[in-house]
Amino acid sequence: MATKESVPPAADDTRDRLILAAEEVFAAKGFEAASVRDILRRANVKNIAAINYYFGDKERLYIETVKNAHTCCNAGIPFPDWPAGAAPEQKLRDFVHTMLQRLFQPQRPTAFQLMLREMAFPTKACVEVVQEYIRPMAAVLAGILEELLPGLPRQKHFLIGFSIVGQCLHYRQNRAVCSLLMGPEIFDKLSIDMLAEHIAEFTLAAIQSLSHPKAHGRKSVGSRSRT
Amino acid sequence: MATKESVPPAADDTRDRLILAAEEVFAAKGFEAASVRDILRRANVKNIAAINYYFGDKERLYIETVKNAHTCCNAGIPFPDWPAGAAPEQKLRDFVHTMLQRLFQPQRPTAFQLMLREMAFPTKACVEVVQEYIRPMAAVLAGILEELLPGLPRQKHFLIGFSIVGQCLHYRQNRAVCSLLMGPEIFDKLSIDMLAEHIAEFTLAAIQSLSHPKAHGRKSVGSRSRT
DNA sequence: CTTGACATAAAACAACTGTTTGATACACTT
DNA sequence: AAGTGTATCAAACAGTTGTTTTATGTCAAG
Repeated sequence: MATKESVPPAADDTRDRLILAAEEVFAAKGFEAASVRDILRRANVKNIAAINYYFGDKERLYIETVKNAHTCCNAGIPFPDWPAGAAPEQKLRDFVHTMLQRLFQPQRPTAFQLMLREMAFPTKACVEVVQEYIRPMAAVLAGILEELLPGLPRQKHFLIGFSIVGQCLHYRQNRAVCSLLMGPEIFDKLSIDMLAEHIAEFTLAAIQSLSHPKAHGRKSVGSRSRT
Repeated sequence: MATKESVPPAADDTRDRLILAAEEVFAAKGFEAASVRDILRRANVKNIAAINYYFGDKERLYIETVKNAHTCCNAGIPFPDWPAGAAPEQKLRDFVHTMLQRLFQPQRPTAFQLMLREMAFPTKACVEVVQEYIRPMAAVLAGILEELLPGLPRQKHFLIGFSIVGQCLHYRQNRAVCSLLMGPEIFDKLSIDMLAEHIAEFTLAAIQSLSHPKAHGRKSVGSRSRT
């Protein structure tokens, strides 16, 4: 009985609404704990069969949702396009700052949390997240490290890279623990700028020392080694 | 009609079996996605009402399981009890090595994974995990840092501490991502000793530079700041 | 108008969710 | 011997799970 006004249901309008709603629910509760009826409700879709109609089943919806999420995240906060001769130290500072911004001020928080969940508890969709979202960031960082420490073996670059992103991710992935340890009133006062400065200076200090290898103590050995 | 042989069901034998089985299931699937019937099955308990009988409800079982898990983890891999005059640099190396061992060779893997899950997606039980398991480790690390960098403000000690454990945790919490980035054949070759050496030397290099503040580049400013 | 494709809708599916109930067995004290 | 408290068990509770089925509507092409 609808008049002409009732627009032709905008093609995959409901399909898109489903993906957006699924992003929220999957990000909050994970794949298994999320329920399709909850997703349908949040998408204002009355048709209980809609998910199976558009995506086949719940898992295919999840994968589509993750794919959509990381393309969104990528567009959000780009790295600066440094001028040709930019100092690699400053590039590293900017990298850390950008990374922390992506972690703490993502333009689509639920999309980002979904990716974090995929990193911590990987499913089939994890490979795509790494390929589309993580690897480009890793390439940028690898370039900066190559400038800072030219000629270092590839594996060492990976280790240093992990040291950097590990420092950044910790505040996000173990947010609750950090807050409980420091006390919430102190933790909440930490700003992105403050964290970025600490991590960048900490890292640059390490890199500087490593690039002038002037033995600052006995190496390794690991005292009470067991393998 | 059972003969005398059938031992009196060993008091809370089934109760203990339930907690162990719950540890497995909760660690693997999380609280919501885990099902009590699955737990009962793995515990070889036919009584469907057993969980409600012993623990009241599923959530109380979960909390008991987490409590049990971190007491188990604590006993596992202790820190060395350093002699009085031990060098703080070596203490830090040992700390990192012990931490990585706890991460990658826990004596009760499922118990440990349950705690990792609690850190990443905290529930009511997280506070206890921090209090019983995390805080003691943080105290050890804080003591070492106080020796290495005496007189530094408390907050700075926290930041450096987070930089250290962040590096360690990254390999565990984002294991899949690391493996995909490096390539599994390389990632799997990484040993605890190798990682511990890298992280300890990286950190000591940073600390050494920070303790001799001889300005190694302009500070902070963050190029294209947006708050 | 008819045909066929697309989209929505409601009802029903069997399987599973956490929890409760009532009955039964056993070991203990009175 | 009777009673008490503890433990097990099977059955059933009401509700939710993902998915399928059937029916109804809307649209453009033949």
